[in-house]
Amino acid sequence: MMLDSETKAVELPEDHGDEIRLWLRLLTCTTLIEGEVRSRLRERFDVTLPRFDLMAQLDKVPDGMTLSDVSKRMMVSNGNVTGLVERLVESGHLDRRTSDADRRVQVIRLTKAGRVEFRKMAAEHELWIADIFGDLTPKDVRELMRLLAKTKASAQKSAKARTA
Amino acid sequence: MMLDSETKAVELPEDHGDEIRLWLRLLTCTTLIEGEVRSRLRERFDVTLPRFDLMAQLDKVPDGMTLSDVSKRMMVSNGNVTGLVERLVESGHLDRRTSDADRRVQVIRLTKAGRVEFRKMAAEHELWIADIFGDLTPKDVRELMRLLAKTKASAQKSAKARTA
DNA sequence: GGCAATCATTTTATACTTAAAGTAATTTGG
DNA sequence: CCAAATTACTTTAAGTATAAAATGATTGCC
Repeated sequence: MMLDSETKAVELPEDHGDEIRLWLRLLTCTTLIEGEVRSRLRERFDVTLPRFDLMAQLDKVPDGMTLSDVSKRMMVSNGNVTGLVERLVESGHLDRRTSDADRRVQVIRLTKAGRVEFRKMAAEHELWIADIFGDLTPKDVRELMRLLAKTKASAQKSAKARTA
Repeated sequence: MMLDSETKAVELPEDHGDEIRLWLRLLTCTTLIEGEVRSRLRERFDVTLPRFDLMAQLDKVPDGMTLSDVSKRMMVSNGNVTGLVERLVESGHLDRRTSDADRRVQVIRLTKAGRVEFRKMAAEHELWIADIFGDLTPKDVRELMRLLAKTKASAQKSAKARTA
């Protein structure tokens, strides 16, 4: 007959409490660490996290990237990047020029001064992160990396299914 | 002589690449999921994530909480809560009254309508989260919970050490 | 060649967020 | 009891963030 198992799916909602708790814990961890990094950046270098993040993207490449690239990598909106870049050009950290090949495109790079300053911040930042994760064993770190990779893939799949 | 091991700590910086990569992955996962939840909340209920989160805090208690309580639980600033509550009272989701015992204190609660609406949103939200984490096995979930608890403790210890 | 579609970026409107300073109420130590 | 410290909240200024519409440039296709 299969009546029970057939009706179960529609009539008895499953309990997803574990997943909800997992999500909240993930969010708590990130918020906690992000807040800590934000405080230290402000305290030590008087810089905001978004600016640091943007400079970090640019430090990875020697010849600069387009605003769209930055936007995708940082997973933020285009308009957001426009404003951030504006202020960083203003303060002399970034250099921006229109592409020769395509005049819609703006290529931004770290200025020499910007790169020097970023490197200084990044070196300390690395120590902070090491300290924040200091109680995890190398095995913990590996295991977390693996599980978060799986989580990321699962979330991307779910997002893709919705958009499709 | 111990010269090598003595100088090592100061002269040779350790490599913390693994921790940095772990942090970036953690951040990516959270941003991805947060963005997905944000999109769905807007699409489906035309509500923002902060509003949903605030209502979620209030749904847990029958008799309301103070703004400070909410601020602590949500890990956001006081001023932030002030503005959020203002808009939610405006829209009829929240009820706010000054405490009899202490006139500095504002107690906020979900209105009946607010609670009904929140419960509806929460029910769908639970399904979204379940779907987003859908590819994780129960064992994965348990293991992640354990490792994130350890991460949280480590981060809190580090933050406390800085502030102290 | 020219027009439609696409693409990169900017603009706009609104909302969220923080840090820091300010206001008002309560508690505490003398 | 009263001044000082603390507490709860609000306000302010600056910055961050999104979605959606607008602008300007390029590409594809007939």
